[in-house]
Amino acid sequence: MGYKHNKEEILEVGYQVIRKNGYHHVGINQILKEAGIPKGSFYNFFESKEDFAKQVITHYGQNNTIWLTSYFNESKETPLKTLRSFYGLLIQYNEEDDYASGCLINSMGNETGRLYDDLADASNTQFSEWIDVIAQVVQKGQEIGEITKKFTASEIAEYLHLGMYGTFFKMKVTRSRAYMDTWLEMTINFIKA
Amino acid sequence: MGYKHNKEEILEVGYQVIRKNGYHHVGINQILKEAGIPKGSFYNFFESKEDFAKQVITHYGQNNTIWLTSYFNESKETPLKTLRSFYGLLIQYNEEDDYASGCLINSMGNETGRLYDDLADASNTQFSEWIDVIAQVVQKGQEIGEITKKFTASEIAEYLHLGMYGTFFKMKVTRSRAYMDTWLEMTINFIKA
DNA sequence: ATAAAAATAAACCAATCGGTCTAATTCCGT
DNA sequence: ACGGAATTAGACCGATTGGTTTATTTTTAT
Repeated sequence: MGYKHNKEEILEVGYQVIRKNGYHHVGINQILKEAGIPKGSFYNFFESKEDFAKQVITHYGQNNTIWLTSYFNESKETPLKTLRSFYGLLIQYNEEDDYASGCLINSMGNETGRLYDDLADASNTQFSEWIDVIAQVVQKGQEIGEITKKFTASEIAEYLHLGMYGTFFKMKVTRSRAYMDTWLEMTINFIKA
Repeated sequence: MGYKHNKEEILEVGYQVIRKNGYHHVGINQILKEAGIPKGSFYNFFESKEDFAKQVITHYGQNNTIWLTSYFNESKETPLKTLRSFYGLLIQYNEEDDYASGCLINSMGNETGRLYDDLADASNTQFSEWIDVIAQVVQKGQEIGEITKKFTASEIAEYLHLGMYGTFFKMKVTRSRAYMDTWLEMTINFIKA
């Protein structure tokens, strides 16, 4: 049967709440309330708020790595078109979310990166795993001559993903996807062979 | 003679403290302490913490618009080289700052953009003014055939600046400028005619 | 000189912060 | 069935949060 609560569901609630409100703006009590768990359970699972945040980052990162991998595996388009569709889909998800959050890793990294080394390291680790997955698609595109070879696959993968992170600022302060679409068009144009 | 304190010095302290620690992580008391002013003076000048933050954003934005303008006016290089030097200088400033903060507008926009509309609007207003200044340099580069005409000057200016914002995430979680230099090289390469 | 206005100063407020503690309950291995 | 361990439950803690209040001082306008 197991006990009433488990770490995964608390991590999922934490992810949803923190991504919309940020780390420092969210209190433990808010997470307890939304997850429907008492404080004792929380501190039974997690050492501290910071430890909790670290596990939220890792949980989200790993889930996303799995999703990314399967998305790219299932794509029947060419590598460059796959990348365009992929980032187009991310933009669409952000629109459906009313531009509320962007990416947890990016938001947490920017808000807490220089304040808590362990959160920075956790964010960087997860981010790097995503880049590795994306870089594999880029490399295939380079091999078939669809993507420029002026830069390495890894550099281009990071260029793509960090470029999108940059657009999240504009997205949030304008509550619009307008520039994100422009960014995608420009970036695909720049990296094509 | 005037009174003992003035808004400008409080705004400057607020800028320094918030850029390093974020908005929600900083309390009024911390700002009072660092600025050496009593609480009564703070609430005499500012309606609330949110109102204070809005004025910090505007203060920083306007100071930066002035600095940007004079930097570009005084540059004796060609437009594209001026842009490269400019972003190279920004990277250097971040290194000298031990990668502590990136850009206040970007950090605040990402942390609070979807929580407080007035802060989002203030950030967007200041950002747009910077883009206008940068776009003038881009346009000159386009006119002399140094920068691509595939996209408008304004689009390229935003592409540059938001691209740099994207690198701030990587900078903070790795405490390094390594990717920022790569990003600059790639971007200049992409936008050149 | 004087009165109104602005700024200074800090005590004070309810609410919330992250975290601790003790007790009761539930689960699991034997 | 039973004992130990894990989990649940929430009252409680000191510190801090953003903000208010009241009194005093300083500046400015008349």
